[in-house]
Amino acid sequence: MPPPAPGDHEARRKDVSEAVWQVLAVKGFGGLTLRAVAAEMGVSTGLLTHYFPSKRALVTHALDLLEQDTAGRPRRTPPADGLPTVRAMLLDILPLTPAGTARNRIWVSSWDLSLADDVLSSQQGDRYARLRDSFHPHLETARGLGEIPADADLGQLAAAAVAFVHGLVVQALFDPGRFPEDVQIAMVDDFVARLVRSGPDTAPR
Amino acid sequence: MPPPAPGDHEARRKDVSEAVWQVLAVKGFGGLTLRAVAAEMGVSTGLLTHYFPSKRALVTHALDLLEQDTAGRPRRTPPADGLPTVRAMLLDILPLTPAGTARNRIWVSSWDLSLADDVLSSQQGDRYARLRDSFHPHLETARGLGEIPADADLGQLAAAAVAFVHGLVVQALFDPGRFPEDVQIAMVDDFVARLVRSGPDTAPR
DNA sequence: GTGCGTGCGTAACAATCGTTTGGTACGTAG
DNA sequence: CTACGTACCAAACGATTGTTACGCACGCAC
Repeated sequence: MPPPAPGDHEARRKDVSEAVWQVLAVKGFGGLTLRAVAAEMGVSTGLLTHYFPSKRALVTHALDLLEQDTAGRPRRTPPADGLPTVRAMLLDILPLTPAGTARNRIWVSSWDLSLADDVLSSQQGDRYARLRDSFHPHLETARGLGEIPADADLGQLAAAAVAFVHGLVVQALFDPGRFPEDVQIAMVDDFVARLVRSGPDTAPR
Repeated sequence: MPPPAPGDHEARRKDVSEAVWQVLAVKGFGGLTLRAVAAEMGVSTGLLTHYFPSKRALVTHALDLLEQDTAGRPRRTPPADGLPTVRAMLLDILPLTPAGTARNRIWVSSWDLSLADDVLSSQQGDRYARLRDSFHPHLETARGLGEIPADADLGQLAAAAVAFVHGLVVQALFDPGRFPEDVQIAMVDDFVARLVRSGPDTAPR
């Protein structure tokens, strides 16, 4: 049933997607063309159309693989449960390595396309929901350990943590000189430290 | 020296830029074409080229006017100096109105273009620097009032505040249902409340 | 051997892009 | 009146886009 030499059909699709990443990281979505991807691979556009029925399918698959790649990226081992794990998860998101920078650039660039497309927009919303949810159990552990107040809204805290890191990511991408590794880490440490004390009850006004 | 009927030359340029905003807010930069802008205004593309030498000039001017519009937008009156003013400034950034949502959508969308263009990238970096600096005097006042610790790093605090709001903006744009007005305000209040106590000295590990 | 399907390059397709050109209408200057 | 600059449209330009069609090489089936 499997044809003569399908061999590494899916492997080639991944190769193509990696070329798409390369183009996106440098030129953004505005400069993403089939010919640019083909040139990046040193092949013809015919190869691309052989593995993907349309440009949209090519982009979708590249973003799907990027999400998969993001999920499977090497991560630092959390030194302890609770807030230290939250800290490690936040640091793993930041653009502290070339690979991390490229990943974040592509994600930020994709927001233009996602905001204009209803399907991609809801997919991005779901991605954010999953990202927030991934913090939830560790915040719960932190609450159990007494690291954060018992009456803390963990869902809101997760959203705040995600907001803080991604806002930091954007600033760091646009001004790498002002946000070197140690500054980014110090800001995360400061943010995590502020989770320790005070809850929503002490809001001003 | 002023030609016969220059009349409202600059006013027309603003009209064109507003049409650009409208297209950007709906279709993003990927859907921004001269014909789409002309159709939005109900005119021909010849009008656009009459007022702008190139598409890039058109986009640049629209973004410049957007920055000007952002700076001059109606803002809530801060109830008191120090942290309440910081809180008010953060709330004024959030997408809590249709106009605010459109503004933020365009800014987020523009990041794709900005990341791929060195000139636009540094301009965006400067914009962020000015935004951070605008928080600085009020944080200083807050420090003088004893609302935040005397040893706090105000520059880092401003960067953290900007990171938090813009990360919240992005999440709210992609999932407006999960981030209604009261949730966004509650998150800002919670963030500001955490500025009150504890400094970088209490960072874990 | 003959078939047939996969893998991929070459070349062309129609569509759409930003830009340029030619022209008309209207006002003011002289 | 003529002359001229502004404002604008309609149409077309060449370049580039995503997509399609055609062709050749290779490998297995029979």
